[in-house]
Amino acid sequence: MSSNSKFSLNNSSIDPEEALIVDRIFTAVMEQRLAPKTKLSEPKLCETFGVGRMRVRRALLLLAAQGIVDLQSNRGAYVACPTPTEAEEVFAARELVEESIVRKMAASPDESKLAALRDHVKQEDQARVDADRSELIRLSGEFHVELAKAHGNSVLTKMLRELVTRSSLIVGIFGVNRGVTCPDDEHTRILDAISAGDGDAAAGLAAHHLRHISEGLDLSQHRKKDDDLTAILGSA
Amino acid sequence: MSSNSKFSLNNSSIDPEEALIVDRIFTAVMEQRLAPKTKLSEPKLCETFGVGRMRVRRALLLLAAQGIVDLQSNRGAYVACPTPTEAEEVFAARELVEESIVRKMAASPDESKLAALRDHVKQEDQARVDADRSELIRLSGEFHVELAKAHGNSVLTKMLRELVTRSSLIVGIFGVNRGVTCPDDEHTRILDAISAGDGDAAAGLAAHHLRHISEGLDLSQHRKKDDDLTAILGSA
DNA sequence: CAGCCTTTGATTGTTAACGATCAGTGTCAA
DNA sequence: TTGACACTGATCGTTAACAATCAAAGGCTG
Repeated sequence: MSSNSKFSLNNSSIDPEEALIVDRIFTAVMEQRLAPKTKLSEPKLCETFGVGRMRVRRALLLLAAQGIVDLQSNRGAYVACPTPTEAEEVFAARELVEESIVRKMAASPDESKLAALRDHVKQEDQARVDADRSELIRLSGEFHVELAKAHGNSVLTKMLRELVTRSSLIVGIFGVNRGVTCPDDEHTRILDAISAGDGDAAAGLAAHHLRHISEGLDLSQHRKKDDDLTAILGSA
Repeated sequence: MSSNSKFSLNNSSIDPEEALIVDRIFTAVMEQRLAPKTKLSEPKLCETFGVGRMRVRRALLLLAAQGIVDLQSNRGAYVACPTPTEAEEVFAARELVEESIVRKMAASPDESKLAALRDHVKQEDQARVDADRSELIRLSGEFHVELAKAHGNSVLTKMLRELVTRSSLIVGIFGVNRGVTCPDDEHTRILDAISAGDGDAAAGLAAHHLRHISEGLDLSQHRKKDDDLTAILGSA
């Protein structure tokens, strides 16, 4: 049911096995099952995915290029641990991009696509009542990506996916009460504003929504974890 | 004098040699000295940069992740050839991002940073009178990156750099009169609007500027080239 | 007992050789 | 003459072994 994300890296058709590894780690980070500072040792990943070292190595390089993984020379790969500054920049970038996206969407509302988004929100609600933490976190983040996808610009979509994933990392580090991901019905209200063609309201709600998340962060404490690994990446 | 760009890939310190290769190809594409569809064969790049095959390979992968290079299985690496759809998306994304950036900058103008940008425009003028085509193209594109840098968000800056470079590719393919890159004084007018604190005007000028470029494209004809190579990447 | 040094084990980075695939060329037959 | 087929050369993808580096454990000395 999960991971329909189909991580296509450009038109350039990267090897499917490689894309799979990247996607696995990607979603694992998105679902906050891979905590920052977690070591991603090559041998472990090799046996986890049953592939050669080269594939793992290239996947890690791709993840590093997206800021998801931190490659330290002669020391291995670790899940990235964004700095407070980086955290602010990511959320500022999201605010800037998402505000404009929803405003443009409100300028010419497409009801069919909005229906799909409402469906997505329903899945979120379902995960909420099921108390499926991972699923809820993933869906909450993916909503914003789906928003960009509905806007129809794949370049922007890719950018936003990167930003959203990094946000998951940030919330994982600095979040005080990580249980509350996207508070209740804010997503629905954004969709309503778009549907009503009220661009300013939609933009305001989107900005407020992001501020609501970023203000729930305490940019001082860190936490680290380096457990399990092979069990984490096995699911989905 | 050129290539002060210091292509730092995240905080994650990638090998300097590798970054150098990426940066070389990056700027070569930006200056439109590497045409789309140009083959980047591994042996050629190896002897050009005097490094092993692995470095070249990783550099190509990084470039592919940014949409600059197209990796075709068992066929080699080529400078990417964006489709018309991709071209529209890139310019739409730029419009969305740059509009917001200049608007925010106008909200709280920083004269010292604006002075640096005016200095940059002066360099453009100098290159224009010198008829230094490559330098002018590079500076014209880099102006937009500097704009993002002046805004102070490194995440956005990195994104915009990617978009600007892709724009160079697009103009290289679809541009009818490639000589005219950024028409005359539009950059200055944007800076003036920011300095005056007129956000709407600045955003409008930025959008107009980008539309001016994208409307100068003919999204039907293609051209290809596969010449020299080792001479192109030697400079800078 | 504490601190420093050495050693050891594991993990990463690099290189080289091998196998697979593709584009171009030449030949043969219709 | 033209089309298809096989061959060849080169390039790419992969694997495996080697070298370099680092972190932790253990022992030595003050």
